Amino acid sequence: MLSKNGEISISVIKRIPRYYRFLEILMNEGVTKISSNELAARMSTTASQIRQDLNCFGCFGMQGYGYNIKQLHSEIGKILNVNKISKMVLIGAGNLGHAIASHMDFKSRGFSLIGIFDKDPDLIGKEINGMTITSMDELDAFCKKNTPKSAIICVPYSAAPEIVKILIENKVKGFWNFSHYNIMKDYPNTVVENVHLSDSLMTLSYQMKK
Amino acid sequence: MLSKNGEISISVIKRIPRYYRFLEILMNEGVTKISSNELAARMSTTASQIRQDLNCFGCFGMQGYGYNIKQLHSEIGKILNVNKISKMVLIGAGNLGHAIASHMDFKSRGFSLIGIFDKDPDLIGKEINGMTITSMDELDAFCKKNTPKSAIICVPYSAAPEIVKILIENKVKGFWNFSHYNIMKDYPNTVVENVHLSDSLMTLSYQMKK
DNA sequence: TAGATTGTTAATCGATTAACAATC
DNA sequence: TAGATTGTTAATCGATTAACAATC
Repeated sequence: MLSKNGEISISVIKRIPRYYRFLEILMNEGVTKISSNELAARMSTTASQIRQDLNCFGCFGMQGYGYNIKQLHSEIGKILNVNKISKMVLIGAGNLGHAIASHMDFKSRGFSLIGIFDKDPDLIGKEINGMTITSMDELDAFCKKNTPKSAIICVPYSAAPEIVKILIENKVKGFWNFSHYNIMKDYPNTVVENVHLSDSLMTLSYQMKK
Repeated sequence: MLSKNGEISISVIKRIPRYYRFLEILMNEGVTKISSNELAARMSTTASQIRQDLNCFGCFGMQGYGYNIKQLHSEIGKILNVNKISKMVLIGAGNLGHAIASHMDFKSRGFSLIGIFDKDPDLIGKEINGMTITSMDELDAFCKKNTPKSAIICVPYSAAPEIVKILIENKVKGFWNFSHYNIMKDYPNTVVENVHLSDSLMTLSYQMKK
């Protein structure tokens, strides 16, 4: 649903990648078409919501037929901008940073990891997936030379504000934030996608009470 | 806000751990009291929402004064059930599973990690934080003996359904699911907390288009 | 007491669901 | 053409925001 300023609501945006993911699975299974009803059943959602969500961006289906999976997948890919690869750096190569650098398929999600930084002398110089961990001291110079557009923040709360400041000064526009630092408060015009694993775990704890 | 069946809405529940987290930071800073207005500014939310959310669970503030941070933190801890430690197993000790096992403070979030499983012979027998990785073949027997109540699913999509089946048969009630397998579809009465990092990354990609 | 801030009700706003006409 | 299923409008539902009386 479109809000009054013409923007797509955040509720819709958060669901779009999920459609993309389920369409990938269907493609792998060799399925070629699907109705909103079938897809809804697969995804544990409603046909109404799927059609509403998709129609925020255009008409991708065919009456009486349903949706062509390959085509819909491609259209959603365009919406999510995964074709335009943008440069990204990872700050913090501890356990979590390491896992994200080696586990994530950045290219298929619209990003290219061009640098990994840490301040720990034991980590500097080591490699993750063929990429060498660089000293945090070189971050500023690296950004000036290579102009990354976004950054993954995998450092502790205490270290985050200073690093984000450097990145902002170097025109980094987006943050994938795993730290507890509330970037949005200090930089309200920046794009921030927060991942708070401990919040998620506590939500599970709450839901298991019954 | 309470829904008609008397349950707290999921929107509220997802925000509660965030309050807990910000209160921890305030405690560390040595702050002892805060008003809903000040807390809202810190958290980039509204005072109204904070008061509404908290009042789903009880009256934790004092008119004319605000909230005692230590006390509110403790009350929210009770709501989130972090005092009742419940047994948990981790399935999949690859990059992501490894990072979660070593990075997460389970105890302070209401869980105790009692076993780590993988099918990779290269990993079996190795240690993560003093805990030995066990063969997947022993999962069923381990569950029968140790009765974990929840599981972290860090295996690929293809491996997930079979593992979840074994866990469900062993009365595992909650899943912290990092895989792309839609557990809820097959087991609607189970508690599932999904973490889809690739969805999150694509949301960032979308938001950076402008 | 006066000032401040909560707890809670009422008003607004937005998101989801249902229904149906359009059309392949 | 008849059947199926979309795109889209209308109705419902729920969540957020605003306002204010209660009270510390």
